[in-house]
Amino acid sequence: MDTPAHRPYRHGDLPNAMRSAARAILDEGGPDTVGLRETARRVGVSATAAYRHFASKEDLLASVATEGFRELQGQLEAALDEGDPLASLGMAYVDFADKKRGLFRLMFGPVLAERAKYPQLDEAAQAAFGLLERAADEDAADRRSPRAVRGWALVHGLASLTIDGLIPKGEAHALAEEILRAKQARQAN
Amino acid sequence: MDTPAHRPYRHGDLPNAMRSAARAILDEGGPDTVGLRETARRVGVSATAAYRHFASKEDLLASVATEGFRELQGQLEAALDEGDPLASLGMAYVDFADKKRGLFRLMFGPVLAERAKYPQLDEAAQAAFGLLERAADEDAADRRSPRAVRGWALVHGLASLTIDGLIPKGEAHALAEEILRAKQARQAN
DNA sequence: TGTACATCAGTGAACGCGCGTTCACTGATGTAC
DNA sequence: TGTACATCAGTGAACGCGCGTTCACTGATGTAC
Repeated sequence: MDTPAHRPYRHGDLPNAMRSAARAILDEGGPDTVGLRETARRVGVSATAAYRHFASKEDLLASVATEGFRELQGQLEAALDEGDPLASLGMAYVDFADKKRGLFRLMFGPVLAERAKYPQLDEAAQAAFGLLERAADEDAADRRSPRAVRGWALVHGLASLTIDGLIPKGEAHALAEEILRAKQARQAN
Repeated sequence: MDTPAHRPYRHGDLPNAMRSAARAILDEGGPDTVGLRETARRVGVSATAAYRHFASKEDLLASVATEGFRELQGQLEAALDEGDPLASLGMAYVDFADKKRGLFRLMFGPVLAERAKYPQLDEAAQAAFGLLERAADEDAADRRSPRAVRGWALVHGLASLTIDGLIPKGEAHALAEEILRAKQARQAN
């Protein structure tokens, strides 16, 4: 980022630099290819420097995932301003997954299965999920109602099929849009 | 399986024993925890014995995934006999994912992204997908039609949310059933 | 039925590798007086 | 403004580990005559 030519003793913002490098690896090879050593190597710092800022590799990953959920929430909120909730939100969700595959896999995959261990992560995740569920079922007092889950499942399924390459790359976006708009039209009846 | 007390020199069916052990690991820790050495260890065979039957670790995983797709296809076909296609098939899909999480992740995840490298795997996968797509859109000459993909996405999303723990364990099955039945009812109108 | 030999499924030692983490350390920065 | 000192963010060496794979081998099985 802003590394001077003659690198200073102190990095300045190593935590963010680590997260950013980890995300690059994440998108290249997926959650299980992210290593603490490799991440540090990319930042240009010794492998052990990370331990000044993260308790462990898992801690680093949790902080990356937290960042991811906050970004997802931001993009969902931005999409909400655009009118029809589920379709807009669904597209934002699918786009997020598509553009940040590795991050998406980390956020939803088994690597950080025990989210409860990281309160900030859990909180960020709940906030993003809440948005989605409310949009999928606006009058749902019960957030686990079938209607809410159905909308989320459809959107999550589109995202997953997209990043797993089961919908041909070129068609994924258009197809998702068509499906989400059609759903909206049908619901309007 | 049928290992005699004084183990014979030849195992008898090492390929299947390896696949079976790999699947056990798969369901315990996910695709990235499966190791050739650990798999061999569980079978009770030296690490290198595997190379008589599999060209590489990836080759072993591909053969496990192939087996998985054939089983999925079998269960989908069995479900087809039960009446309403999408709902029955969808439940079979969700159940498969739920009961064989690790296997499901291997089959759909990024580990074996280049399926084309393994013709049998590709063939088994296409066969299973074809079933699903035809059920999701019975009159779809174009298998990528929005209706077909929508049904698949819904089902795949339910499966993914279930195995990722985003739908509480106890509720997942009932919720999926409710959603899929409701969809059917709506479509009948 | 017996023997010679090719085949084949195993073995154990060894390779180089990258990993997460601990340790004792160094040297820059910030603070108190 | 200068000095003494605590704090803090780095460093590099080292740990033990499990991995995938190669290698030369051994010994049982199957086959030809």
